[in-house]
Amino acid sequence: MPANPDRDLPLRERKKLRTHRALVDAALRLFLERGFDEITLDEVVDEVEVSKRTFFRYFSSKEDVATAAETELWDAYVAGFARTPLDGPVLATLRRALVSALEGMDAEWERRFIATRGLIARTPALRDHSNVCSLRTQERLVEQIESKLAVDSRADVRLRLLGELAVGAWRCGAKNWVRQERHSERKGHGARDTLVSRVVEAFDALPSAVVMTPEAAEGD
Amino acid sequence: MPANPDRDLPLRERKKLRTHRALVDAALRLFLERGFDEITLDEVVDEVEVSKRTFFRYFSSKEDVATAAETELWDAYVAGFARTPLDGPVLATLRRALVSALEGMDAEWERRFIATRGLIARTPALRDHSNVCSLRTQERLVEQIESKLAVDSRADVRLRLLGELAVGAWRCGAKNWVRQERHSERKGHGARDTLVSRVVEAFDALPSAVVMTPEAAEGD
DNA sequence: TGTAAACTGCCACTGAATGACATTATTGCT
DNA sequence: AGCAATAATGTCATTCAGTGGCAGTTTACA
Repeated sequence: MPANPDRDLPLRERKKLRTHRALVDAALRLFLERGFDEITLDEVVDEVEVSKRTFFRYFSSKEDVATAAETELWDAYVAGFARTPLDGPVLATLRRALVSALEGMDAEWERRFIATRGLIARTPALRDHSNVCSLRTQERLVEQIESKLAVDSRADVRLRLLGELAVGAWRCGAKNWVRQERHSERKGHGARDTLVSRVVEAFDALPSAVVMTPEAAEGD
Repeated sequence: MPANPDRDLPLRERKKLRTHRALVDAALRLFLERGFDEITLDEVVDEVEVSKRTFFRYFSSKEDVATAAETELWDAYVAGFARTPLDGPVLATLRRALVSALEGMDAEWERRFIATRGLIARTPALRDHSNVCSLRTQERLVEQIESKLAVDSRADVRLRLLGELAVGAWRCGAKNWVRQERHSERKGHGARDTLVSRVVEAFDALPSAVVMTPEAAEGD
């Protein structure tokens, strides 16, 4: 349990991080045990011994707490991309930053993330929420691209398309990864590597997808 | 008021279409007058003189009724694409089918659609819902591509990428169209043409976006 | 005409989500 | 160390989207 926040933080901040973490963990555990739709927020907050009002001070919705692991990844991605200068193909930079974010997350996150994606895959409301969050991330990336290039995405639609391409590649790669994991007994070690591979594969397939014809389709 | 459904339909079907239409129209009118979040479903159903229980037999959510015009477009797109044989670049077929769907919708739909997009643009919950619907449409397109090509999208990630590219282009083009319309006094005639142009522009920019470098960015 | 199926409405209820305001805990300064 | 200010939390009432169960009404068909 990595509840050892930065000792330099004031007590208030430390307590907030603890509560946030406790809510995320309790929620994920309960949702995994009995299903997202079968657990009420009252049950979650009872576990952590906080009020529901407090819950909503930390999370904007029930779906938010359930998909916290993904949010952490998006935050890392956007922060990493912000720190990366643009040189060479923009899409390659977007790809590199995403891979870097994925590889930089710790092992505890990985366990939570894998469990979260499984939960998302079998819960329609969470699938929708996950998609919404990915699109919001696109928007943040586009804003950064606009800023880095000093160009408005209305003037050049390619800037907005880059957001679609990057996060779209993630959606495709992650989707295929989940579907593959569902058929695999290897639920632990190596799953992240496989996810990275699938995402990279999707990025790399973009140029070909753009010009693909029916004859180019591989038989199954 | 195009409430003249097919005379060949049984009375039951005709009444259902009428109720569906009435709910869509009342909801959109009220939402536009006072804002999506300010109108309750009780107000909407009172206008149409049906029960809320009936409302939920027609629509799965409040957001659903608000974005009906978009749903109609997606349905037309998917149906049109289903009827279109794949030849030449797949993306070009996807593009053609979308343009064809857009141009095939009638003038009454166009008015509703423009109003709906304006409402979506200023309502966060509807923006999210609209995005979710577009992603669901992607899924339907991918399923059709899989079927047409007799290939599983897990075996070839490009199939899923094609869905992202097509509907992603829509999102980019439509987004820029809405932002442009917001600054334009021409709210009526010609708006659809402009939307088509922006969407086509986005499709056409995909090959360039994939390889774009910072030096290739246009100044504003 | 009568019956079955489809459709609608009533009603109670649930649970996510919110606003107002009181209470408690922490911080920073003297 | 004490205190005032600030931040965080909890209580409580409420709203409203959404659902299930079941009775009543309408339509279709033999």
